[in-house]
Amino acid sequence: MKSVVTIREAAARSGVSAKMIRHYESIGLIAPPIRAENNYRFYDPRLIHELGFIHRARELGFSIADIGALLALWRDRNRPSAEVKAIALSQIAVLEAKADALRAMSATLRHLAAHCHGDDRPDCPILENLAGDQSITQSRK
Amino acid sequence: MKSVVTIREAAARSGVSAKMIRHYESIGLIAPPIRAENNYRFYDPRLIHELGFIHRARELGFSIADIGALLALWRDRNRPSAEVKAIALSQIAVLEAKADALRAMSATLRHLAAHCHGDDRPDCPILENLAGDQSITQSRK
DNA sequence: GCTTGACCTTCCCATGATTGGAAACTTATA
DNA sequence: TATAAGTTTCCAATCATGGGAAGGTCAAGC
Repeated sequence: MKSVVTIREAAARSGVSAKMIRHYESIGLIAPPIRAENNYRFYDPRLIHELGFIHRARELGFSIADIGALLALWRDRNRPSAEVKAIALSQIAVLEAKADALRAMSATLRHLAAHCHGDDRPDCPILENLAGDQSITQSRK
Repeated sequence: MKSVVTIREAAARSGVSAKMIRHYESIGLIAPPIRAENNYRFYDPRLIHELGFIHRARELGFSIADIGALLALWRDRNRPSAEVKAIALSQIAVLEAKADALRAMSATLRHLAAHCHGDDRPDCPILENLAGDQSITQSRK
C-alpha cells in the first residue's frame, strides 16, 4: 500500500472530495502537497490524516474558520485543552440554537398542518396563517 | 395612511428588506410594482400583503421555490388544500431531518467535551476523536 | 438659488461550503 | 494509436442575503 498517493486516493482515504482537497489547499487550511514532475499532487500520510481530521470536524458542523483553529491546536503538542474545549462548547451552543430554531418552525408548521383538511376543499389554515390571519396560531382557549 | 408606498415603506410594513424586495421581483417571485415618473417603485396593499406572506413563509424555513408554489396556490381561490398540506408536510420533514442532524452533532460534541479537562493540560479527547482515535466515541460500557 | 441629507435606481461583489463543468494536459489500457 | 480515465487550472453556479459604489431625485433649510 503506497504511502504517497494521488488526490483521488487521498480523497478516498480521507472522505474529503478531490474538489474540496484542492479548495482547502487554496484557502490555506492545509499545506500544499508535493508535486510530481507532471505537476500532479501527491499526498503523504500526514496530510491525509489532516484531511480526515477536517472531514470529521465538518461532520460535527464546525466552520472552516473553527477547523483552522482546531488544526493549529492539534499541531501544537503543548496546547491547553481549555482552548479546544472553548471552541467545542461554542459550537455546541451554535448547533443547539440552530436546532431549536428548526424545531420551533417545525412545531408551528405541524400545528398548522394538523388543522388543514388536506383534501379538495380550498380552505387551508396554512395559507391563512401565511397570509397574516392570526386566528390559528393565536391560542385563546 | 397612504395605500401606495415607496419600497422603504413596503419593507417596513412587510418585514422584507428593500434589498430583498427588489431581489424577489428580479427572480419573478412577485410581480413588478408600478413605477412613478421618476422610476421609483410604488407598492399597493396587494403586493405588500404578498411580501408579508413571503416574510412569514421564510420564517418557517420554506425555500424560495416552495414559496413560489405556495404563492401560486394562495392566489388560486380553488386550490385544493391537499397541495398546500403536501408542501407543508415535506417542509416539516426537511426541518426535522436538519434538526435531528444538528442534535446528533451536538450530542457527540457534548459527549467529547464532557471528557475534556478544559485546563492547561494538552490531552484532549475532542482533538483525539477528530484525529481519528475512536476510543472516546466507542461505547463499551 | 444652492446645499445637505435622505431617499431611490442599477450594477457588481461577498458571504460559506460545495459542486459542476470546460479546456488542456498526462497516464494507462486495449 | 485510439480511447478512457486520471490530473491540472479557472470560471461559474448554488442559496438567501447584505454591502457598497455611482448616479438620479426630492424635500428641507439657509
